Amino acid sequence: MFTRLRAKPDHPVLELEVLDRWDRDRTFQRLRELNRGRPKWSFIDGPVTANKILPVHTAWGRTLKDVFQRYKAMRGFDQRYQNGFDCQGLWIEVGVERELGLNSKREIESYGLAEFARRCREKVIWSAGELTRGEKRLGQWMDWGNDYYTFSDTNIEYIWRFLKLMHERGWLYLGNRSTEWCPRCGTSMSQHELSQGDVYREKTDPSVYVRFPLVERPGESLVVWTTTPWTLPANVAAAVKPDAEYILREDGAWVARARYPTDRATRAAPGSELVGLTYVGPFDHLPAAAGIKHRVIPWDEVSLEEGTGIVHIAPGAGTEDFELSRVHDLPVLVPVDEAGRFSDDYGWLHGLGTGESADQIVADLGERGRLEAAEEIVHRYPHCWRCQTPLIFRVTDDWFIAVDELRPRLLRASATVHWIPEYLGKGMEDWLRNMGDWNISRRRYYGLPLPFYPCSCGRVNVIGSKRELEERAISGLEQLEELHRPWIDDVPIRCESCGAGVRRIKEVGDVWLDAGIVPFSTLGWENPNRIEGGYATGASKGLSTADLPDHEYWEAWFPADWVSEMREQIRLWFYSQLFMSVALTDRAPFKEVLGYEKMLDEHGREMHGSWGNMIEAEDAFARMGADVMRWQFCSQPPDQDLLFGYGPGHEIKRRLLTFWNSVSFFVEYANIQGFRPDFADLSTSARGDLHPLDRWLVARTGKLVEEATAGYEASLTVDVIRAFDAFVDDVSTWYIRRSRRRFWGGEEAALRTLWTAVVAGVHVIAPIIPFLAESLWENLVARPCPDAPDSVFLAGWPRSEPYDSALLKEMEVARRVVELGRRARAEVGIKLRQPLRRAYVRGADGAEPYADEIRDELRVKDIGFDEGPVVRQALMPNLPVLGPRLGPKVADVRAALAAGDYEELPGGGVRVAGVDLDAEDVIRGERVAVEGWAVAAEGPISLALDVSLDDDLRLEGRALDMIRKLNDMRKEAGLELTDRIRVTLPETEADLLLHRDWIADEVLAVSIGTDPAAGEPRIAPA
RNA sequence: GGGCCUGUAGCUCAGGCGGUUAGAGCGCAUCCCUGAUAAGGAUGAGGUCGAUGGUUCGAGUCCAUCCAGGCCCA
Repeated sequence: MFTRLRAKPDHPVLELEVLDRWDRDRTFQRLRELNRGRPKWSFIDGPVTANKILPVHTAWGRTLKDVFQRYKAMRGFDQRYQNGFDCQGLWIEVGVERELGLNSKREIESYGLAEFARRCREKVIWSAGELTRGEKRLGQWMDWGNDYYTFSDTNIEYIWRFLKLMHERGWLYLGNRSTEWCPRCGTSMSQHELSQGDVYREKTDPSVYVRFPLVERPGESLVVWTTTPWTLPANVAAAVKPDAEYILREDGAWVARARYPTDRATRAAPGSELVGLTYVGPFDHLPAAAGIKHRVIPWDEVSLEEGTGIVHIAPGAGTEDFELSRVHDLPVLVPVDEAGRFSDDYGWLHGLGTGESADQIVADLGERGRLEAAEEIVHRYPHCWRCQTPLIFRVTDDWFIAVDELRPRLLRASATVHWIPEYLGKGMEDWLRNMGDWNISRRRYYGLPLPFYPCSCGRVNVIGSKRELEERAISGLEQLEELHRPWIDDVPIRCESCGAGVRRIKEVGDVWLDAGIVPFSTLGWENPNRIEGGYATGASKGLSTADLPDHEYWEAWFPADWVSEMREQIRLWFYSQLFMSVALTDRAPFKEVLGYEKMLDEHGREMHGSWGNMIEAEDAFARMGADVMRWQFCSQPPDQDLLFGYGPGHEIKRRLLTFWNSVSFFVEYANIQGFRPDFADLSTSARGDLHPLDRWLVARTGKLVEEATAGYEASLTVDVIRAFDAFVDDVSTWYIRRSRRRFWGGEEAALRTLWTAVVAGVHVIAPIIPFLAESLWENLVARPCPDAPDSVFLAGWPRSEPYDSALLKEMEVARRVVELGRRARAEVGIKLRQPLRRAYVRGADGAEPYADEIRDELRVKDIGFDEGPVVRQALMPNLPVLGPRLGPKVADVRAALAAGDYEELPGGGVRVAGVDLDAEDVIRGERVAVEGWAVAAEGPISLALDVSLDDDLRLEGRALDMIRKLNDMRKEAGLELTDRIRVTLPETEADLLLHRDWIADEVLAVSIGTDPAAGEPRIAPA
């Protein structure tokens, strides 16, 4: 017996049951054991930042990873299933800082770095637990507990080794450049951070015009424009556009003509004439600027769209300014410290912030007669994504890895990767060609400690491992609980050149080093021996039991066959992995990449907590269920944004319900009949005496398996979903609809065929909706078949067998005929319950074997193929043949054929528009049409329906009406499908007794009688 | 400014290699079915395929330019 299905699946309840069963039956462990030692499929999980609970957009990525791991496991591949967490960096610090109510680096430092680090670790542990809980609920199968944590000493050591190698190759250097800087956070912003949506927002700033008096030309001055007065004390130069025209106004001010076209000029000169002049700086009296020689420099990029056409240059406070300082060898004044406050060589400005200094600077310039004008401006300006503080530009010392030598090799490696969608490869190529040296240092606390120990002797010591640190340490090892600040900062080492004691730089590393090293650190690259628990080191002690494998293992699992992350990882994880991998091995770390776009809400808007349209994974699990979420993720073409929400979820539920109902239908009749499935039927070709519809379903199922398999192989779940959807539609609206009667009769072949079909459906969709699939597998296969695997995931993958595609095509035509018949009936308004005498069909090639189906479906007594009067012969040119042959003449031929202006030739050809055509040059669209009949036609197929009624037909129609009415009454009376009844008809319906047996059969009546007293039909249990 | 992607029905999207009347789901309208029934199904309305030009016998499809939106880089 199969378990009867409830009216609708309750996804959350069903899913929790399946999770329990997987747990109890150790299904995943057994799957891994089954595949152990078989061919490998290597997947590497990109670490999820452990600072949050599971968000739905992360659930998208986790789903795709799970789907393909499940699919590959069903195909028998051995896999690693290692999950990873990203545990360091600003993202982690942000949350902790907020929770602790800290608001600056100074506050963090006074809070205490050791305690801060412990809090960060706690945050990671909390988040790792939450994420794992959510991902398990999502159905993800991972080797939970053997996770990698990027803050483990092991991971850190691998990065150290990498950095040491970079140093040995001479690619590591301490450089400086100007970056966007948050004075509150005290660190620079990466390009990635700046590209977030709400970074640029409106801000009101001073708009100041300042005079720079020219030394060589008394009475004349340059006028520059700025919205950041705080940068003026750092001014060293003024830039003009050499080929632009400048004018000297009557008031002695030089400006660009284009900016002041109507001003009266006493002189005009090209910008090039001004180049080389020197001027008095705005704050030469302050110590910092003393002795600076201010020059006019040429710059083609000077804008004539705003300002004065003369640009104030402060290389310590602007990116382009800084670049210019390199070209023109200008001094670099960095006016403010990490917190954005003026340093002490700026005199009275000392200690002032960039914002609060503005008014005083403007006032001071005014008093000294240097101010041309001071206004206000509202413009878009970058702000810190986390604290909304306006960003400033600041030149800082940062550590870089030079990329130029590596660039061609990176491009070569990227070209070996199969990128899905293809444009990801272009994106990577574009990025690789344009990116600058990798800035790897961050002035923060809870991150990878950069192992750089620059000595005053000039030697930069780079430590490559914890052991090396221990060997060279002078002191402090006893307090080194893990490789993090503050502990690591208290381990000075001896310089390898001069023997002096040196301390580590304070900076930590870019988080993308942490993630990029993963293909090496987790697979044991160059690790001589396996180390038990080797990943449970440092901060991850006690969190993971993962071993550190040996080099042989790395050889076996590197590179990854497949990785998948969202598209922005091109510049992040895909990049850092590629970079490190090419640097270490000259190979790409992955063979195939599946990327995907953004998640938006169901109306296409960004999801924001404050907009109320954010969906929490937890809510989604409870309200729509994990299967529905997974389906939604998987039905998305990866090159388009995903519009996620409960609305689409509802639609998916209804589609799943169609499949559910099909299974339910099967279960009802299988139980009535006592049908016992044979597991062997799933792997052998169909047996027994098959009805044409059964043979069709067998072929249709073969097509499903082929299409779904192709979808998975192409990493395109959307293709799998489309194939499954179409299959479900065919099974439900054609096979079951057409075969109902055979199920009522308990036909074994029908039950068996439908069983194999729905089981195949369950089988191929299992990776996408594992819960529903597993639950149905248990009901349909595992319980009734003693020799079957107890989980669909232990059942391997269905074989793709050749199927009868000609049969599928024929049935397609038959269904088109039915469609035409329905259209014809609808047009004349004769309902399907009224039987009709006859139909003629023409042009339905291959449909004749299915005449019975068509007749039943259209409720006609008789059907004739290629019979009946032909009203006209519409001839169409066979364009693919005639086009190339006739050229422009084809238009004439087409018109003449359409007009019926042609002459038949012997042999089936025609003469038209002066050309003789062979039979195969034209397509004959013959149409049947009989006077007084209903007709419908589409393409080459046409149908005519005899709509005349006689008494016999009318009586049959009434009998059908009665059958329907009686069955309605059965339903209302709450009878089971097998209950028998007695029927009493009113005397007025006595003529229906002519069809007594038929009606009795249809309504399961043991007797049908009439009663003069009955005004309405009555039924009673037999 | 450069690069990538997208533009097809009210909405979300399909439309190998150019080929005759451009499809699906949802929504809408009308209806059918009533032994999957708090389900199921059919029919219909709705589209100058972003615009223009070109190649071609023939363009949603190929090419060029432009417009709009998104993303990335500068």
